[in-house]
Amino acid sequence: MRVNQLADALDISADTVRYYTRVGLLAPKKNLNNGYKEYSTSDAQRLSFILAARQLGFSVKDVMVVIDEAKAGHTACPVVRELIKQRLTETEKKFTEMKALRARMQAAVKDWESKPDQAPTGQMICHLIESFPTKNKGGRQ
Amino acid sequence: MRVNQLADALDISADTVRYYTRVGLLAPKKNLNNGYKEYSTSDAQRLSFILAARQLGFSVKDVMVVIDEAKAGHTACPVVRELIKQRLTETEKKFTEMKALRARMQAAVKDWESKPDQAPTGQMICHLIESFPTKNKGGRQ
DNA sequence: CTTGACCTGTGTCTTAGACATAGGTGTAGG
DNA sequence: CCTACACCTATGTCTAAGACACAGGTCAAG
Repeated sequence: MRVNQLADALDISADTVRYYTRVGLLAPKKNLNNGYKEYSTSDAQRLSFILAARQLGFSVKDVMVVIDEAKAGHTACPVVRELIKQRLTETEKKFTEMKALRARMQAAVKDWESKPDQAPTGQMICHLIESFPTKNKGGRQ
Repeated sequence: MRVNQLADALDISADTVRYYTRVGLLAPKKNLNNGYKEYSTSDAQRLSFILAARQLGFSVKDVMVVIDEAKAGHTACPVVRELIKQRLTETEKKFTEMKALRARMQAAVKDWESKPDQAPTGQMICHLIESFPTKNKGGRQ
C-alpha cells in the first residue's frame, strides 16, 4: 500500500499519513527499488487507532505515549483515562472562551451594522473597534 | 517605555509585545546606547487597538490590514465589517465542532469509568479507545 | 570594582498538518 | 524502442501567535 492508497482508504489526506510517518507513529518499509514507502495492514490498523484517538481529543503526542505504553506490554487504560480528563478540561476551557468570543463577535457585527463609516484620525484607527465596549474582567481601577 | 513596562501596563506578556514588534505592528526606536527598544505613547495606543481587535477575533494579519488601510487615509470600517463576518463564520464552525468534541469526550470519560483495564494484544492497543462508538458521518458502506 | 538580581534582544520551538517543488513512474501512442 | 504526458512520491519549507531558552547587558548595593 502506498501513501495515497492508505490515505484514500481512511479518508484523510496523504500529508496526514506522511506526518504520522514522520513523527514515527507509522513505520512503513521503503521500497528500495523506487524509494516509495510501503504501508502494511498493521500500519493501516494503527492508523485507524490514531484517528480514533484524535477524534476523542487526544493530541498526537498523547497517542505516542499510549502506543509506547502498549508496546511495552502494559495496559494503557489508566494513562488513557488520565489523559482524556486533562484534554477535556482544556477543551471545556477553550469552549467557554470561544462561546464568549462568539457572543462578542455577534454583538459587534450587529452593533456595527447601524454605525457609519468614519475616517481615521491621529487618535482613532477604527472607531468601530475602538468604541466597542470592553469587558475588562480583572476590574482593578 | 521599555518592553516590560509596556507589557505590564496593558497586562500582557513581554513576548507578545516583542511579537507585535517583530511583525511590524509596533515600531519602537532603539536606544543606541544600549540597544533596547523604546516604546512611545503612540505605540501604547496602537497596542491597545491591537488588543481590542484581537479580543474581537481578528487575526494579527487582519489587524495589519486594517492599520494599513487607516495609514493610507481610508476608512477601515468596510474592511473591518467584512473581516469580522469571515472570522465569525470560522468561529461558529469551530465552536460547533468543539461542542461535538466535548460531547464525545464527556461520553468517553463516563463510559470508561465503568470499564476495566485490559492488556494490549496484537490487534488492540487500547480497547477503551478502539471500542468507543465512532460517529462515521459520510456513511458510505 | 565587584557581585548579584533583573532585564533585554535574538533565535529556536511549538501543533498538526498544508503547500511547493523537483524528480520518478507508468502507460498510450508513434 | 522511445517519447509524451499525466500522475505520483519524498523532502523541505511554511503556517499562527506567541512561549521558551540563552547569552549577554544594566543597575544598584556593597
